[in-house]
Amino acid sequence: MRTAQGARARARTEITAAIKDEARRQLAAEGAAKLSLRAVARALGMVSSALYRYFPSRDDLLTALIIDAYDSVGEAAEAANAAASGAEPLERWTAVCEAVRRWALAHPHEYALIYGTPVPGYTAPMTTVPAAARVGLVLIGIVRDAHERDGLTGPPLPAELRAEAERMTADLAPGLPPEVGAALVAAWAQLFGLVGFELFGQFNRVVEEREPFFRHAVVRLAHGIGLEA
Amino acid sequence: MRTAQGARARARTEITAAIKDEARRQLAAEGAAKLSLRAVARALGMVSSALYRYFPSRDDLLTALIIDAYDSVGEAAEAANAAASGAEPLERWTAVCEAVRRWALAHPHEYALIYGTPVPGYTAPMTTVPAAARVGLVLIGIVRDAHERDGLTGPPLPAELRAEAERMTADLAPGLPPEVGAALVAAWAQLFGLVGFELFGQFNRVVEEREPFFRHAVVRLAHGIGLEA
DNA sequence: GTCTATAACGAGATAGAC
DNA sequence: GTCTATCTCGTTATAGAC
Repeated sequence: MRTAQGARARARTEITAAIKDEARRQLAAEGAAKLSLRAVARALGMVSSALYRYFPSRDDLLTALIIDAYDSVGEAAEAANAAASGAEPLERWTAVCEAVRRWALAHPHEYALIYGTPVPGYTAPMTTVPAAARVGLVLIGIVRDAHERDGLTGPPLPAELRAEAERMTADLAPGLPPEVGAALVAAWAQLFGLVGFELFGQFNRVVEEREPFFRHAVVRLAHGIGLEA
Repeated sequence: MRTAQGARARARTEITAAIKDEARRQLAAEGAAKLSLRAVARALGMVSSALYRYFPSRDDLLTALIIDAYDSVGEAAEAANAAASGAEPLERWTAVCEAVRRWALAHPHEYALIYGTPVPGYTAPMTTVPAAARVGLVLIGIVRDAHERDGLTGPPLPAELRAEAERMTADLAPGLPPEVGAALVAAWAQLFGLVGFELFGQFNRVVEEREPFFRHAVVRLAHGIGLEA
């Protein structure tokens, strides 16, 4: 029983992985909009109906790929943070940002899947939320550590944003001053602006030395939150 | 002669516009990857081969849509800048950033076309460059005005970025200090990070009051370049 | 000269019968 | 699970209308 079940489960895991691998290949070749269960099945020598044993619909396959991508970049961010765990917060911040950028350059189509144009007709279910939050949580952790050590202040908030900044910060990063929380969320979005512009070609013929440019930019992002060397 | 030519030219302009309008409709419905000449022709009661009088290929139609989108957002930015021409640089900066955001929210699919995931199999020709540059040029103009009046300094450059910052600034915004030029390019990318995150759903359940949040973030972007109230 | 329509190509996806 | 008939697509050649 045990071995039989184990073997069955193992086979299922392997086939699921093979399906996702092939789907990722098609993602790269044709884009997420054209991802088709049939094409994946054909490439694997299966029949389309057989795929439904593993993914009940095309959207479920897409969701699995999205969660995998978020987990992959989140894991890269967490690993970079762990590798720099002894260092100053600013150093950890830049290490995490650079890990995100490196992951994006190494997995451009998966980056596009999660941070690029939404797939027409698809809306991500709530099950993607925990994976999607991982990079943000790493950044929050770094800033929280810095705050507990040095006491960050952050730039003064305009009156119109005060309540929202307090709500956001209580939700996402309780304990941080609302000025810091709002600045952190903005920096998070801006980080992906830098990555996306490089990846999607907006920096072509504009920025040549992308790595030092990026490093300097994210250091300044950190400064904007109050992280100092 | 004159009227005959005028009528012909007018008809051509009108049909060209109708083709692009229908193509934009399909862009919104299905995404750029699935834009099809035949479907556009069908919707217009034409035959696919007739479209080739107006656009020599599907990619040329896409290019026209891309240029139109860049021109549209560029025009919005220029108009906002002109409307605030008497105001302080910081105020002009935020007016332009808010105009870009408003344009993006009003034209999400065209935004996705130019700033989102690249269309698989399509590479934008050089003819898109002038239109693509317009928003950036508006921002450069504002910063240049501020520099000529107040003399901006910008944050110190790390040695590894010095040469690249000088090259970039000489190319894009001659006359500005390289510190300011590099900060400006980064702010340009970060601006679209904020817009893209809002538009593509990354701010869902994170940022509720987007307008004040955005305003505060772009003011801080301007501060990072040296623009003060 | 300027345009539209017909027909066809090769390639690929798809639906349904078997 | 396989096979086939029928769709889609971009693109071109050709013929004829204005």
